[in-house]
Amino acid sequence: MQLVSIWRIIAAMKHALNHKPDYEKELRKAGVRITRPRRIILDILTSTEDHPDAMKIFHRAIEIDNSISLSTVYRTMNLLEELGAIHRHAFNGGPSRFEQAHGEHHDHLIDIDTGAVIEFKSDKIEKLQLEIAKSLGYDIVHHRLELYGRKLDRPS
Amino acid sequence: MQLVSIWRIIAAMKHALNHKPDYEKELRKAGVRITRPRRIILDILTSTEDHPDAMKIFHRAIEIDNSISLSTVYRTMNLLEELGAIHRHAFNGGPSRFEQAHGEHHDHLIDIDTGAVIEFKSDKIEKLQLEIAKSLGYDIVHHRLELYGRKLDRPS
DNA sequence: ACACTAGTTGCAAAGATTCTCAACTGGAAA
DNA sequence: TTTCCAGTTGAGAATCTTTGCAACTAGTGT
Repeated sequence: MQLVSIWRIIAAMKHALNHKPDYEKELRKAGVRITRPRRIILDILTSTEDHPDAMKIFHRAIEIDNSISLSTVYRTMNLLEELGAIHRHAFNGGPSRFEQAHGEHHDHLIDIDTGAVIEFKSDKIEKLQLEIAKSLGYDIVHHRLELYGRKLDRPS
Repeated sequence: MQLVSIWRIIAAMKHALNHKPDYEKELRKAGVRITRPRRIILDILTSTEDHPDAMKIFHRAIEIDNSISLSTVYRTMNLLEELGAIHRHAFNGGPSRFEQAHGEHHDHLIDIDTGAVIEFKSDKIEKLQLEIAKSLGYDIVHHRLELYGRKLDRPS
């Protein structure tokens, strides 16, 4: 056994002890049952850096538990989206892609040529949104702001 | 021939002379070819009050020209959405429903209890969006801002 | 009016997403 | 721990949406 693996194990334990229960507790509080498929899907979403679509999530999931079905992936994504735990990006007719909602909310700028998703955040805009909603007699539960753009300096 | 039909014809002419060419010219300016299927679909969208889905639009279209295909309806909806000429509402897993965009661009506040859609517009936000995109090196082609909220004064 | 070509169309097939339903299970209550 | 049942799941059918391709056509230029 090599030393490096010890640190790996410690990191995994930290992860298991701190991170996972965090959002599972959150979800239970919201009345969501933590089932085996859901736990696996949540882990995938938590540990990924990219914005996978349902099929990609499904493939990663069946490597952990090959009994999970694609329907369940879709159902779980819809559930988590409604709860605000993930965001859905529908790009250019292609399949929806998902991303875990970080503690901090952020908005998206989508490159319509490449599909790249850039995250950004603007307190000014958030504040304006609150003002507008209030003036319409509403309280904002969540929002979605997507800018679709094209690189300024790209070679024609 | 009855008198009433004369007024019908005049109304139709007014419509043909004023309304239709309006947005057709707009679209042509944007480099969109006005084909027979597109003209029919545009007419349907213009003259409807509800938010039909693709299948409903298709059925109305084939009553006018039964050679139109469902694919073309979908393609046209995607095209018009990209141009900002219509808005797509994906409600609760069901099929997408469409609505003609008024001349002015507007954003949406969606009541998460009733599903009601309220339109609004804020130059300040639009301006901020442009600034943000520019600072990220992008030019905005279009955007989508949706606030999901709940009435402030609703009885608990 | 005619020819030309890039953009569109219809169709059928593929791909993405939701639905139906009988079997299963998380977690509350005893 | 065991029971119990509302909520969840897997499988596949159904529905919704996009795509590939050969035929067609709007709009430009002659």
